[in-house]
Amino acid sequence: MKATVPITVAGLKVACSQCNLVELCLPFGMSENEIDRLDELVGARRKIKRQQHLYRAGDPFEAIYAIRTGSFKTDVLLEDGREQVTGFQMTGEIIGLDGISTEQHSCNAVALEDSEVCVIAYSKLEELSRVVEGLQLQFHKVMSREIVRDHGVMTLLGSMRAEERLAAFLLNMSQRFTARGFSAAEFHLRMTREEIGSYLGLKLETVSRAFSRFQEEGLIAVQQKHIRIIDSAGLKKLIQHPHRS
Amino acid sequence: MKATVPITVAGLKVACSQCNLVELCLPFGMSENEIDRLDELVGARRKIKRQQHLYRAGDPFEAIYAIRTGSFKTDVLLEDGREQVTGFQMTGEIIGLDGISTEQHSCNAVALEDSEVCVIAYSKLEELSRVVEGLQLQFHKVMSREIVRDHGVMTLLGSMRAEERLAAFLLNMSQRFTARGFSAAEFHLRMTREEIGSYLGLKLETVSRAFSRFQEEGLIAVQQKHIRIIDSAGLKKLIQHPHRS
DNA sequence: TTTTGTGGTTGACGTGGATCAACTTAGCAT
DNA sequence: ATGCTAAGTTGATCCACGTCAACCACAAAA
Repeated sequence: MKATVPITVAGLKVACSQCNLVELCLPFGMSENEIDRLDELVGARRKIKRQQHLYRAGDPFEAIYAIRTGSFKTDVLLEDGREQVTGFQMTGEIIGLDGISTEQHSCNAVALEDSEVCVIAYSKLEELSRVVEGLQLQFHKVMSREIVRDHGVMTLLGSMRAEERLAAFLLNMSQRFTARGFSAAEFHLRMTREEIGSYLGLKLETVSRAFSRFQEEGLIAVQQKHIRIIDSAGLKKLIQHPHRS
Repeated sequence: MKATVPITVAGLKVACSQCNLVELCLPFGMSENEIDRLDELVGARRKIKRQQHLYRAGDPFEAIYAIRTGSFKTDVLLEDGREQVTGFQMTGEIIGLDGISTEQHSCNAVALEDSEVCVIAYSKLEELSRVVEGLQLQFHKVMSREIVRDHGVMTLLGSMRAEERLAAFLLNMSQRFTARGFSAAEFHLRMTREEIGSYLGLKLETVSRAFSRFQEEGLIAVQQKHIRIIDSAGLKKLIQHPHRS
């Protein structure tokens, strides 16, 4: 423990206009003018340690969250104990939208690593988006994007085979890392094989085998959670051509 | 062709306040006062014949639609021709939300029977929901509900076996028919086995066999598209207990 | 250093659902 | 009625993925 005065959350000026995630996050597409007005929207930041919940299914819904650092998974669990991961979220992405409909969260959000989120009180968001047109539009787009993303996952789960699913997953991760200024070809997965499997509707063994197979075929190099994509065109081809043994 | 003056869409007073679907549709939860103000929102109605498209993937996004009569399916098709049904929509449900994110529709909406929709121009919706608070909230809830529904489908596709999926599907249909004042136990499906299969991530043969099996077990009575649910508790049990052969 | 635990890999085997194919039924036009 | 077509059923076979089980790798604790 140091004896210096800690930097408190309250002491920090939290401002979207200062944040380097603007072009990924809620303010994307808004004018500078409009973004300045957002600064009253983000009340506080909240730190979540690895494996801790940001919220749980059943929690009353009060806010949505913009991820500032780190990453999360969301999952729902069925009565019988089966768990299904419904998504992985990275910096700049908005999490918690599921809670609006019933005013209770319908899934769990768990940090995959030590993370920090901006807390956006829903009541304030409603209020402000009545006045700031750009905010209204962007918020609607964020929700709509989530719907489109979910349809993509449904397609994946409903009509792709194991290796296609994993290839799609890897390309998606790569693309999202790129958007964040990281390498498209080399990255570190924050989730376990089991979590990937749950997301893709597969067992961890199947995920592991598919990774190994991709490696044998020279498409990627895997070492535990570290992935290097060698032949992204090859991965893309896998998705388009339904299975060529 | 009759020689009488046709009843034009323009001639009909289109009003949410008059509509018997209020408690299922966008106005749900809004005050009478607020609902009256919606009447300017619904510009026109549009009739769609069975098998015709309400919109197609790629169409510019201009409006969302509230289903007045009939029903629809939405689907996306992959490059290689595979098709995935992402949802079935009934009266009172809102369709077209996927278009907001990119200002282009990302899926196709096809009428399963002769149907009619209320056209809600998105620009007007934005405008009005800035002034009518209840509308803003309801619209957000509709979008959020769609996200939660999609998570449900992901769970179904990711972690349920064929018979569980079909049982869940039947119970969901039953529940939605009930909400519309129809029998919970007896209804007519508007979609083919292939469409059900596509939605559930199964082949039509598997759907057909599962129907037959449910019938043998005395859970339902099937005759083509006509379904009678005999033992809905039995169906529920099927979902909760992961497979007991 | 050894120990312990969690996550990952790999192999052998079984099975649920896909595939292929034949047949039936219902609806519709003639 | 009769023929035609799209939708549905059912059977036989196959295979992708799940299951079960052994083993390995790495990280944190002792």
